[in-house]
Amino acid sequence: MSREFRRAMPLLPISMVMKLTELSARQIRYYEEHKLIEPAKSEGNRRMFSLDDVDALLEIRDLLNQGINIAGVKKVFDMRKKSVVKSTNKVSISDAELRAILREEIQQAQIMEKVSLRNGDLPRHKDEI
Amino acid sequence: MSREFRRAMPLLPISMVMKLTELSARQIRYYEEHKLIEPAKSEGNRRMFSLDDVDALLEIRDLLNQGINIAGVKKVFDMRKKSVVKSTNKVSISDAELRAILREEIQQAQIMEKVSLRNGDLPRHKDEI
DNA sequence: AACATATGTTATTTTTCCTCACATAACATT
DNA sequence: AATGTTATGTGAGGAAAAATAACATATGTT
Repeated sequence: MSREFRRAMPLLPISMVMKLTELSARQIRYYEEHKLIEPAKSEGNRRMFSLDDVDALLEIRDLLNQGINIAGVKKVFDMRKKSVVKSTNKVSISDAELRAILREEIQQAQIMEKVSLRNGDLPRHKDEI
Repeated sequence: MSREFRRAMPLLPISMVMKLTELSARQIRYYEEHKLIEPAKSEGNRRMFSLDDVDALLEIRDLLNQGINIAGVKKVFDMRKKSVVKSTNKVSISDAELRAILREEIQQAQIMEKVSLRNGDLPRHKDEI
């Protein structure tokens, strides 16, 4: 399982995210409402957050603290998403790499089925976990 | 924050651990009762599991599936713990490393305070996260 | 002044998790 | 064969966490 995938896996309940980010539940839900994050939902409709979500929230917090508003944060995120796509598009990969990736995707699918959430979210940026 | 610490940080609710390990809540609590794992507890008395806990549970599952009983699993774990201690004892570290470790410990303490759980658990073995 | 933004607060309902107790299949022991 | 042990299932009852929704509000904007 790739590190990126692990970081994108929805695992944490909102209570943990609150502690890790020092944000209130209200804030976290508000940011979601404005599409800055898109946490997965459990069968029972509970939000489940990935480590990527936590990263995003920490960054949202910082940007807001810098006086940037929600719209600004969204812009920043959208720009990053685009640039990631652009930079990713260029790389060509070897056959072996491709096979490795496929193997991972398959495993991902299996785990995702087990974890069975209504929607995940895409990796945003990768630091250390 | 060190990888080991991150893996030892209690983050996941039992529902997620159930899905990741394919164990029932009953099984997970039973293994805890027998001291094979020691998940942290939230203020509200909910079990919170670390990635290390998940690793341990996966291994418990495998060992049990191999016909080994709980006592046997415990033995295996205890043996490993001892050998880890032994191998760790020998290494001597540089000043810089020591300072880096201390810095991390401090950050750990801060986060731990935020996460404020009644008890964590020690890293057991470290694979990839 | 009126409006918008970001967040707090509170009420209500639903979901998740806890403990405890009892049940039981598969093995082991007497 | 009867009894005990181990590992797990199941269900009741209760507590905690989280959801939605509505109203409140400080600060900044037009």
